[in-house]
Amino acid sequence: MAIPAHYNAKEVEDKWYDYWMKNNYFHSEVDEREPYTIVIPPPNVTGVLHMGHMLNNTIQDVLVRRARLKGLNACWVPGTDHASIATEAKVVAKLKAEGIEKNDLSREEFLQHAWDWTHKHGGIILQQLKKLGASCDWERTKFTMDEDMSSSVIKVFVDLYEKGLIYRGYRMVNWDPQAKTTLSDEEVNYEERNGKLYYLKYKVDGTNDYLTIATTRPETILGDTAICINPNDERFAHLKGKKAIVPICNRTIPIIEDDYVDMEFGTGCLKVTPAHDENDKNLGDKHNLEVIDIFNDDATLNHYGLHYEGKDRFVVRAEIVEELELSGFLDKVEEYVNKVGTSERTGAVIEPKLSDQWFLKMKEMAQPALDAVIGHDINLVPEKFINTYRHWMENVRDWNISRQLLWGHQIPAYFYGTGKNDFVVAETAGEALEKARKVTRNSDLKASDLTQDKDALDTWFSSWLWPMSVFNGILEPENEEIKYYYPTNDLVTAPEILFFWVARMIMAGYEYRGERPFKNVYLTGIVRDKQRRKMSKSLGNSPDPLALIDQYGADGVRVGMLLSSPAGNDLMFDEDLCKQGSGFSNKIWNAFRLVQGWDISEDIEQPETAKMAIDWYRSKFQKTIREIEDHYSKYRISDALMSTYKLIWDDYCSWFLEMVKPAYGEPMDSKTYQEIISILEDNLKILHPFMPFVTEEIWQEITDRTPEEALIVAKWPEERNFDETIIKEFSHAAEVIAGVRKIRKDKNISFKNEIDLSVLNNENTSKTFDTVISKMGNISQFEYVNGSVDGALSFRVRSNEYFIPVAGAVDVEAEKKKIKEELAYTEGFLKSVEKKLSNERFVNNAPEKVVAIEKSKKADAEARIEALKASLKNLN
RNA sequence: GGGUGAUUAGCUCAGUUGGUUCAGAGCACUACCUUGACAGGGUAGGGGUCACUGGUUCGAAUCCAGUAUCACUCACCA
Repeated sequence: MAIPAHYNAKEVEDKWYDYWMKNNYFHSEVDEREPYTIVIPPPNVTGVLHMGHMLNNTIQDVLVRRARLKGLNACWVPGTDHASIATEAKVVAKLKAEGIEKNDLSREEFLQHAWDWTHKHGGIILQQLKKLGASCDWERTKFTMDEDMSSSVIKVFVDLYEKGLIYRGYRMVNWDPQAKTTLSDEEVNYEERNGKLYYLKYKVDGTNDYLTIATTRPETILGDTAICINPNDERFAHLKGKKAIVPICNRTIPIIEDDYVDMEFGTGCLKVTPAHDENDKNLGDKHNLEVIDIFNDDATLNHYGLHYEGKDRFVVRAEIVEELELSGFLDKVEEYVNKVGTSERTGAVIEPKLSDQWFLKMKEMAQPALDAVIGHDINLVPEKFINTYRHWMENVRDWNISRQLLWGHQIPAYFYGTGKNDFVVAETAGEALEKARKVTRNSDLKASDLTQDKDALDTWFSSWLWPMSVFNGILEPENEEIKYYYPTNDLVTAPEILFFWVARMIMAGYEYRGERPFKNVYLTGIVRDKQRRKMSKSLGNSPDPLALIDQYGADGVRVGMLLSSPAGNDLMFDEDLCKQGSGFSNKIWNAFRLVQGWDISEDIEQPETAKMAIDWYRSKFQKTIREIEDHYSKYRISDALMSTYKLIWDDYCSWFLEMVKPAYGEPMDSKTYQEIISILEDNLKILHPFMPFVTEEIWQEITDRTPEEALIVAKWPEERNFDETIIKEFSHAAEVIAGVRKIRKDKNISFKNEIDLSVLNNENTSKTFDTVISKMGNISQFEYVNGSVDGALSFRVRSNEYFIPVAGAVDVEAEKKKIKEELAYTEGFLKSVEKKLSNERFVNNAPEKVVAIEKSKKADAEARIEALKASLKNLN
């Protein structure tokens, strides 16, 4: 059977994914083995796969597959997030395109549309992950709005409310006028924007004086309810106790004093608008000021806006400046750069707004979550994020958990009256009714008298329970699964959601299980393009992941992503790396092709070279898997891959296979062949986490396997003792071979022509690999000599001198020059070593070990100089 | 503005508690080779004052201080 010279990933990958699925290898059940659990960071249910997901899920799959091979009960739980704002925005936009306004629909009608949308687009991303090879336990797929997941959320809300940790408050919140909902502080991004600082004049009541204030938001003057000066500001002493008149609306407002005002900034006078600025709100509370909210929910002006009513805030800003200028109230305008809060989801400029919202107290819950990370019960990888985490947790503010959205978990608060506090909190409407009857002492209260709070909960209020709720750990805290799988092992996610999600999962974990939700958090970097720009849809610089998989194969793309992604560092994605990845697949494929093509004979003895090669490779393999193990333990996945890559490409393909390769057309002895297959199988095992498809393909091509014998569930190679000496001896031999190759190249001697080699064995080097040297150097005669060989080219490995007789081709002068250069270098080296050793302070202060090393360096250098001098003399 | 981290080859990055002539890897580059696994191959090379300036030390890419640039993160100066 002819095997194609080019590995064709496309034909192979779906086949094996189907095979794995069919045999249920991804599924995990509670058993007596040690569990290894990862919960996926649930992507938005209607999202599509982007490069960030590719990186993130490749890493998770590597960890999960490796755990599975190591005999752990690996369980990777997939799922999706309802992503309230994002999904609702999409549904609203879609309805709008069809001419339907959200406000014209009832709650139920809108939710029906949202569910339709979810069912239509939901889960596409999970299908895409399958192309990548993700070995998720698909039977466990969860959605944050599944019935049981929702019940968990509601149960936790009620519990926290009863514990007094959730409260309702009238607070300044971040209002997104586009999505018409509040946002948590974490969902606001601050951007620097070029704006203007307007200097406005207010008439001082009862005088002809004016005072001047500076503001970036002139439209908010209509909501002004005071002017504030610093009591220590002598410039304004004459204003104390006076009143000012707001331009345009001609309202009279008090002039108050507070040392909050910075005398240096602007004019030293501050306009106070309690409804539209958090600091102003604080001032207002302190000084009992009136609160005038001038905006509608969509940030157009309301009736307080007078003739601007109904116009957008930014339109009004331009127009009001014009009016102020015309009427002489505008003093001057300066260019000004300020930070503007924008919505993480919609990009709209945030409007600070006072409203009734639900909050979760954070301080108490933050403490154990902080301790866990500081005390390394939970490891952040890389550790540099600990500082950021600590800073955030120490300054944590209460979490605004209500959203003015329909898509999400409706807040289980039921109002029985019109008062702000006329509500009860309960898991069901029935329980709410009972509670309400009790509270009101009105047993006639009917279900229809209760109105449930219209708002939904922040999306993160469900995802923070994810590691518990996917195992039903909230509703049934004592069930077998949660006890077995929790705490999970590793969490792989982006640093961007360290606070949104990771920190809150830790808090919830300690609150509800008294235990960390995971042991390690691997924080991936952001995937950027070559110019370091973040990949984004709008820039159009993000490659389509599925197209990449199509072109390079999933294995190729996985390797491409991992080749350059140290934890926590951004990944500069370069498609060439995928090319390197698919090149690697092809290399592995061809190495198999070579092995597979040999004829096997029972009648020949195992050659010495093959035996040595096998001994050496087994040791080298053992040494390398220790290195790989070490890299994994530090979550240095790209280093683990690189060690594997070099082992396979350099040691296995370039050295080992070349050493055991029989002469062209000759058969191979069966003993060697058996060993080569066993070595190949070990290689496939350590490659499998990175490149699951090509490895399974080869594994199954080697011989027929039962489903139980599939590579995905094979046993990771055991660590055995290995021989360090043979590795050293081989590396010496490899240097000799390199020397021979260099001379062949310099003198244009084809590899096909046999040559002779002699050695002056000053080092007393072991002869173990002599047959290998002969084979790899195509040496006809390899002899040991006692003195220099005349008329031969030479090279040195350590103190040994090697000679290759070349008829008439020796350029004595060139040889001499080469030796002299080497001599000069070695003498320089010796000098530096001697200098060190003659320095008393070095000898006295440096550790003995270091001094001993220096001494042996000295001896080596001296021996080498002797050898070089001898050669030189010989040439003269 | 505060905090944190970074700066090593053309690119992406290693460099473990200061100690081999320690300055590395992969890719890219150059020259040559290649009809017998693989041109997605092989062999051999070139390439860096370890951001800068001082200091500590017998010895500094590594420790300390300052400077510059960058990144991330937090923050209510209108």
